[in-house]
Amino acid sequence: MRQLKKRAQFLKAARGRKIVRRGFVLQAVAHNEDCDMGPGIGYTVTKKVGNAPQRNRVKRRLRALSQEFAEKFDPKFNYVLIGRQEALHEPFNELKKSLARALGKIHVERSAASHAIDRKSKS
RNA sequence: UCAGUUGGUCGGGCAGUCGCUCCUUUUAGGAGAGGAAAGUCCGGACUCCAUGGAGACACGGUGCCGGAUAACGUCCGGCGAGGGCGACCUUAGGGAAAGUGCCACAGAAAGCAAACCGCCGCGUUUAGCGCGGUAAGGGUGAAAGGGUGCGGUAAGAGCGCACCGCGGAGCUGGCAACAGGUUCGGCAUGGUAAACCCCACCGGGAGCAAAACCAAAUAGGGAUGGCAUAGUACAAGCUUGCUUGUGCGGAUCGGUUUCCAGAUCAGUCAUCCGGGUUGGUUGCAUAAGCCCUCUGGCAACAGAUGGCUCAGAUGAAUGGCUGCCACGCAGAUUUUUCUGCCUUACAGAAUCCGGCUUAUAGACCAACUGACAAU
Repeated sequence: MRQLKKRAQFLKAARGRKIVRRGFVLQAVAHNEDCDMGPGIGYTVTKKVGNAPQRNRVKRRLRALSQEFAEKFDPKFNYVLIGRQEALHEPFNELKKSLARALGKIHVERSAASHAIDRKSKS
């Protein structure tokens, strides 16, 4: 898995599909980069969540969460996980269930999204 | 036992499993957030800016004395003043007879004193008025020109005396701030310097996104305008009027300026157009380092022997989950036990140190003080 590091990559992912869950927001968008490195994942935790230790904790829980679902991510896509305040105290099993459902849903809608991008590029 | 003062320490532990960053001797092993990592308020190290030394001016900071320190507005030990029964605490604490300003309201008067009421004397002759003396009393105020007492006086007053305060001189103790006697003066010097100011001391600016190097890419720019466009002597070379070198001279370089030393320069500045502003390495952790013991010092701290190596990320590692224990909180139960929650409060390194300030659930240790009880 790659980690997203450029601001442009985050801005691009924000224009893709979006699914809001209790602990986090999942964004996904197709990319034209090298697929050998696996899917790209970035994490965003804003100052709204809390002070520095709380933000660190949310980011670490999200990172551990995506580690559990490493094979469920599509190498042709870039993902961004946005942490919310509930991710601080939500039981980890609940977060796992939420991400499993969100991944299943976003993979269904993904095809439609990629069609939209195709249509855009054609026109 | 209760109440309190001061100083200090810690601020979850163990195990399993899956991961992250760095290092090494790479089937593996080791290390991996704090007392404040925070606020960015002071002081430094280091780097760059052509600056360095001396003087003057300006600006800013500090401000009892002595010491510690690389330095400090920090720390330690004293002194003075204030508070507390006490342990102890607080303290922006130089100069008000160098000068200027200010002291609202109230009050007669707020600083070369001053007479509203009152008191006393004299004159006039009668609910009083006029002239003079008087700061003891009343009243106002944050503050009324030393305080208390006795004498003195027409009434009063440092007018005189004693004590206290104040000031001068000198003595003793102390490195000093200062303290304690002695003697003289006879009250002169209201407060305010986090008002100007005076005095003493200190201070160049920007900051690791500093700065250096490597690689890639692009460029080695163009146009317009302003200001300069400089000279001179000597030497060498030849192309014989140019080039190079040296000296004198010129310009620029600190907050301003003078002097001395030094550096840079053949163009420079402004505007517009065009291009670029990416990645990596170093800086970057062996240091004003930490620990034990000893020595000197009341202490801050200094010195010595020995031992240790202790985060190094850069969309930024240092974690997720599970089990047990300890503590705390809540509920049920109400001697006990069970369940749940936080796995704890404040809070996350970003070049590195010394401080300050602010936040902090709770636990522990030591010394000391007061009260009560017992001996």
